[in-house]
Amino acid sequence: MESIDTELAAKIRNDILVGNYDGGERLSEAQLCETHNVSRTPVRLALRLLEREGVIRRGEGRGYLVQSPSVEDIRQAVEVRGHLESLAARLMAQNPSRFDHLNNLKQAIEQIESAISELTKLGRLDDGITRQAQAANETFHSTILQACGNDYVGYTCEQISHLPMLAVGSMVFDRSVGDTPDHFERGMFRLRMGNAQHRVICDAIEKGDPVRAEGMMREHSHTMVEYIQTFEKQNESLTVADLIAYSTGHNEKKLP
Amino acid sequence: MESIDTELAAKIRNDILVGNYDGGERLSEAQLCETHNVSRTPVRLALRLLEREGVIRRGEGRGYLVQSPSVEDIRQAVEVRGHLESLAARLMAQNPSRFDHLNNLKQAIEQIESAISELTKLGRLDDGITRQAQAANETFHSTILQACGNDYVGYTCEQISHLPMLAVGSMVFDRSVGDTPDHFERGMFRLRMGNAQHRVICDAIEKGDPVRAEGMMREHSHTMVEYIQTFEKQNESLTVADLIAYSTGHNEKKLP
DNA sequence: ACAGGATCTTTAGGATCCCAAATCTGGGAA
DNA sequence: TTCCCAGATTTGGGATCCTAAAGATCCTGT
Repeated sequence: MESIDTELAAKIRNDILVGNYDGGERLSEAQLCETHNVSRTPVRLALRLLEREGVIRRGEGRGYLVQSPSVEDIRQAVEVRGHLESLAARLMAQNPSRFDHLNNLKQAIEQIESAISELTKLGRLDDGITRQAQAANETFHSTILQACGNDYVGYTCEQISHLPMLAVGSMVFDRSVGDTPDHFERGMFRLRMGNAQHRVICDAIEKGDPVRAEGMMREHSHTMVEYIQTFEKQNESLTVADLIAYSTGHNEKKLP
Repeated sequence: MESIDTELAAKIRNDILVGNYDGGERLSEAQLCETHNVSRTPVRLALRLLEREGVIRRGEGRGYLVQSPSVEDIRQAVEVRGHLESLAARLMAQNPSRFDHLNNLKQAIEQIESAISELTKLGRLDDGITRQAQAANETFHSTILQACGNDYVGYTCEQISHLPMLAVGSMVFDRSVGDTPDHFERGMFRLRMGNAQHRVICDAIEKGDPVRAEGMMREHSHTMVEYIQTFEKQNESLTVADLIAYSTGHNEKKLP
């Protein structure tokens, strides 16, 4: 467990993302002290943290203004992360020591494959299995970030990973309209397609083809952008809170 | 002027980058209070900031460990920033509202051009003129980051811009071996080459050719990586402090 | 003499206090 | 009635104090 300020920052961040504050609302240190029953010191530390994360901004004179990200913001951030991951894929394909990590990639692919099989047998989304698939997906993506040989790619990804859908390896399952067979089929297709892309990426990395690895990763990352756009078309008034509900990622533990 | 903690963070960061601390050295809050004559509160805020920047890391039990970036780290970070800028160039070339900012790009190119002329006439590096060129260069690059339509590209760039040579638009002049005519010529060639690339990028953006814009920007950014590698070959024991001395950027004001 | 534990010291986190600056409010003058 | 200035109040930054925990040290028992 981290110190209070970190979890405090998580709480406030969550409140902001979920939409408990109106955009542009001013929040004062004293108020936050009261509502969270802590002293001002951790509050100030948390505010500095959140300021650097960009979810709050300093007002002109005094006070902080909440800067709730919009769905468009999330889409943009996903675009950036995807671009960084494509760099990672290229670098890993050029990295002589890439073979040390190939097994991780292959294992992750197989785990996702078996999860797909189970889900297909089951005929519906099961929370445990989707979680397994998500964990394997995270392994796949974070392995590439780690094994690319450039620590700043991963570091830079982390800088925006506090936003919903931006934890590395987070996946999206469309739970918006319940478990109709149609939606299930579409979700399964996405999973199979995504894992097929994983295979191509892994193959390109193994063969040392940086261009193919980067291109495929770019395409792979782009699917997340497309999901968001699909959601936006389905649901005119899509909120960030909705995106949080659709996404599965290791940052979801912060979101009750 | 920001509050004390921000400049304190800048001071400590500078101390670390310049090499006043040994890598892995433990630094305590109390000690920093003494050396900088401030209370513990701003020190703690500064430490949190630096922790998030990655120049210090939390130790196991207590204390922070300085995590001085190596020259290789800088090279990696430059690589990441270049990749992000290439995304920005692509996005700007696709952005319908790009024409609003084209003039800024063209003006910056012309300013650099005239700076090159003056330097050529002068026959040596002049600090004022190089500064003008640097300012125009910064305008060029930050315009693209702003006009690309994706705020997170610029935001993410800023997250690593505290490192030397990583301020957006920072340029490098090789001042390592004095003002020999040979070095001057090489520097001028780099400037002309860089500005020629600027023209291509600007043209590609204007014509709406995202592939060309991205590719050229990638090449343009790569020159910085090459500079670093050149320096490394010239100077076996190249330090981060050396890189700071070579680079010109708007973050240099922090470095006395 | 060595090992283990108790105690002492150092250090970081949290709370509280003080101060300066900024905003708000009310009164007075034009 | 409106504008402006001065005092009151809010609010954020910095300093200081207290506490808990992690190391370090020393003492004691075997």
